[in-house]
Formats: sequence, C-alpha cells, structure tokens
Amino acid sequence: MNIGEAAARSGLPAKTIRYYEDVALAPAPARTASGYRDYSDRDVHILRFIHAARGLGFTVEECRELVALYTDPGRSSADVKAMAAAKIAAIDAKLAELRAMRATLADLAARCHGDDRPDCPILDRLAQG
Amino acid sequence: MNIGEAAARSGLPAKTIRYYEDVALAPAPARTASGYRDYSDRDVHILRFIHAARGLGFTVEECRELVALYTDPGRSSADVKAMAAAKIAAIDAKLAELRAMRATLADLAARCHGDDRPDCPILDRLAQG
DNA sequence: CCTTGACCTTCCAGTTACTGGAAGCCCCAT
DNA sequence: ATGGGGCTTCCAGTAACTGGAAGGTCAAGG
Repeated sequence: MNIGEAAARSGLPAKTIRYYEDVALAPAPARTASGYRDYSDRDVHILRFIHAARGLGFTVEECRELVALYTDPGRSSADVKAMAAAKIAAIDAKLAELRAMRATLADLAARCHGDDRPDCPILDRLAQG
Repeated sequence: MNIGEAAARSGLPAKTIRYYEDVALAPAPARTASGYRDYSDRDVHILRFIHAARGLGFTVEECRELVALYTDPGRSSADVKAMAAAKIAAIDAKLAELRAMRATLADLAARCHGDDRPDCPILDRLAQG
C-alpha cells in the first residue's frame, strides 16, 4: 500500500512517516518501480506502535529504543518497565511545574479587576520578579 | 552595569538576554565606548519582568504583549486578565493530556512484571495501537 | 490518446526558545 | 606587559515536525 493508506491506517500524517523514515525511526518500506513507497502490514504495524508510543509521551529517541525492545525476542520486560517509570517521573515533574504555574496564575487572575483601568496585580507581580 | 551583572540580577543567563534583545523582546541597552552593553536599573527591571512572565508559562510572543501592556499607562487590566485566563486554559489542556498519559503509563507499568522475561503488557499495548 | 486531479517524490525553509562554541576584543590586577 | 576573566559577533545545532515548491505518476473520464 502507498503512504496515504499507511498514514490512514497508522494515524500518522504521511509527512511524519517520511520524517520518521528519514531519522531511521520507522522502517524504510519497499519501493515500487516508479519510486513510490510500498508499505507492508508489518511496516504499518510498527508505525502504529510508534504512534502509540509518541502518544504516551516518549520522545523519538525513546521510541527508537522501544521499537528495538519490541522487535527483540530476547528482551527483558524490566527494561521496558524502567522506561515507563522514567517517563512517569518526567511527567510528574512537568505536572508539578504546570500546577504551580496554574495556581499562581489563577490566584493573580482572581485578584485582577479585569476592567478598563490600568491597575493590575498580575503585572505588579511580574514586575516584582 | 554590564551583561554579567544584569544576568545575575535578572536571573536570566547572559546568552538569553542577548537572544531576547535580538528578537526585540528585551530593551537594547546603552553601549560603552568599547561596545559593551551597559544596562540601567530600568533595563534590568524589564528583564526581571520577562523572566517572571516566562516562568509563568507565557511564550516569548506573549511576553512581548505583556511588556507592551506593562509599559502602557493607558492599558486596561481586562487585557492582562484575558491573557492570564487564556494561559490557564492552555495549561489545563496540557495538564489533562499529561494526566491521561500518566494514568495509562502507571496502569501498564503496574501490570508489567519487570523481570528478565520478554512478556510485557506495555509493549503489547503499544503494539495494538 | 489526452487530460485532469489526486497522490506521490525530493528538498529546502521555518517553527520555539534557546544553547554551545569559535574567533577575537577589552579590562583589571599583578 | 601579561594573564585570566568577561565581553563582542556570528554560526550551528537542538526536538519534532510542518509547509511549500517543483515535478513525476496513476486512474478515470471524454
């Protein structure tokens, strides 16, 4: 199947699929005589795998490792679990950061009149650093 | 004062200060005869303002608007409040996304043995899309 | 057979917000 | 005057795509 259908089946844009191939994350598919990419079901399967991994927040680099583990029958599930744990920790850090921002912002917004006058506790707070 | 001290006082790296000047977010300071940047207290004040705004999650573009509002005596606090509200909404969206990822990851990790065998519900889940 | 439109190809540039590094002045203390 | 910082500019790279240009291909309709 050509890239359009591979895109539809994997959920990834065609452009992204080409990019993944470029950075050697996704498999380079066969080519037709005229140069069109020709994806097998297995290729699409990997594409879907990558799509799912990206959706869980893994970077392209991490996806590379995950694909390697996925395609290695001699893998240890401990390695995969460690990656998941690390990702959870990273997400937790990001969550804490965002929650702190949100709390500050919400507090400031609540104290801002939001009218046509210039006085604004939000700006005051930013100004004080 | 030169850029090193402005950096120390504003909390921004010197490199970042130069970058902000480059993209016209931060003020272009005076220059000494030999070409060194020479920051005034007011310059540093703006730098601190930007640092704080970035810390609350505003993009460089948004910081530009905030600085404009900050330095406009005829501003309406409503405009600032609207920016804060929009940022809160964006943060909420990101929080929801991260929480969903975390939940999925935590669930999968809990069900993964994490030993030296290859069976892994995490990979299974990614494989199914 | 020809055309038309959708789909495919490659390659280049732009995005966000910096950060690292190279080459080369400048300033101050010894 | 010399040595070690700090300063200058400019170029390149990062993450992960995305948009667009120029041009080849394929299938259907006339």
